[in-house]
Amino acid sequence: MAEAVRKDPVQERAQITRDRLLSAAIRKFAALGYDTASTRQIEEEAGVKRGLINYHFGSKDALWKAAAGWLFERAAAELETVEAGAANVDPIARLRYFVRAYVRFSASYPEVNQLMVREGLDDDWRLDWLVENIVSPWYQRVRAVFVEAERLGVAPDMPFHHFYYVLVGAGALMFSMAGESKRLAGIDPRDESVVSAHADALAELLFPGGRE
Amino acid sequence: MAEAVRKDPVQERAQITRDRLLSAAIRKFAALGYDTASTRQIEEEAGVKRGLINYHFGSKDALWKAAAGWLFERAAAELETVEAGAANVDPIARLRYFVRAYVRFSASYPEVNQLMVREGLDDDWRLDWLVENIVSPWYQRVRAVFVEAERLGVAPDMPFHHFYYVLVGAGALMFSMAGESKRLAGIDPRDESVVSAHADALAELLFPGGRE
DNA sequence: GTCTATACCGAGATAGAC
DNA sequence: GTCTATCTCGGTATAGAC
Repeated sequence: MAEAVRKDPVQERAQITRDRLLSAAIRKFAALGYDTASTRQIEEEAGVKRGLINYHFGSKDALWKAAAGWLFERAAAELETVEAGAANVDPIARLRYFVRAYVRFSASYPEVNQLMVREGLDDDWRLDWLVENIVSPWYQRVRAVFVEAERLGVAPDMPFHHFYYVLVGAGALMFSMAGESKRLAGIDPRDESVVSAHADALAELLFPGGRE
Repeated sequence: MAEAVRKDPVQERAQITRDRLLSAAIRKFAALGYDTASTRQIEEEAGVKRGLINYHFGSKDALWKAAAGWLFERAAAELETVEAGAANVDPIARLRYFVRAYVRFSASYPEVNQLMVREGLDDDWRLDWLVENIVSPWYQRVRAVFVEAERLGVAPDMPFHHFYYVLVGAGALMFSMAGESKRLAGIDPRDESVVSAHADALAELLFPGGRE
């Protein structure tokens, strides 16, 4: 990295091309879905010439995997940082904090959210990739929280698998559906006040007592 | 309708063609999404010759609208029938019944569910159509239930808009994501026992007291 | 009125130019 | 090693056959 300046300017430009393509790919795949987002659109959004996706990544499939990996790497780091903020509070407050952190995270990384929902609907190689690399670890993380809640006697009265989909569905759907929410009620889920209200509401619903 | 038998057999066959196309269109649009589902695939699924979509419906867009209208007409009737089953129980039990009915409905009409989630993500003319024709009436229906819950003093402590997305997200997401659920935990949300457990869990979470 | 052959366009991939 | 002109395929729509 320190020798980037010493690099061949051609190689450097190639690196920029790759980065711009990854970033544009995430935006397009999340906003439009894999099939609807064309490589031509992505190249245009990235501001690079046609054909460069195939040169740098080999195929549209490979670009998707590279872009998804790149996105989730950053997102996972961010989520961990946020969660670390609850180190020194009491155990039950920490559960509520976890729920709020997840809701806030869903709101601030809409691409993560949209990608997960889109591919969760599908049932193909992209779902395989996501489940193996992203969803399974996350599922286990949520399970640990749920087990802790059971130990404390405050877990909602349902099997874990149902809790998982209640949390994810209730916590994230509104932000995936920002357009619908605005059309329905004029409420933009990207507003900070809406995010806060949703986070608090869900935390209180799942682990009551935080508002007393 | 009674004179269908007297009809020109050619016209009768055309009617069959249309019905088969509508049915196939719903399956494909729900399973694959609007863009991924090609008119060729839909015609093949319907078992009709190429070009008949454009003849009978004019365009792929028009087929989508016709198919969506056809689906939701049937679905709305079904949902009303189910809801009518709670006429003679006490008010709070009726709230729980409403939640369970919605969850069961989401599970038994996966096409409705998938279509709503897919198009909710998008932000185009199909979302416009759905919000205007389907989602808005449903939103108002849920609001009436919520207002009734407030009157009874048992509404969850959150503004209605948040309640709406909690209900819909928590109630429906697992069924939209059947493939993910199976890969994650080997649990098939289409199993009757899973549907029941989810319906009960969510009803109890939103309107507690039903299990005492 | 119903259906089918063809047209035309835009997709992703590749072979070849710099 | 990096980029671009070209190819082939599959998409929807239409003009024409029955």
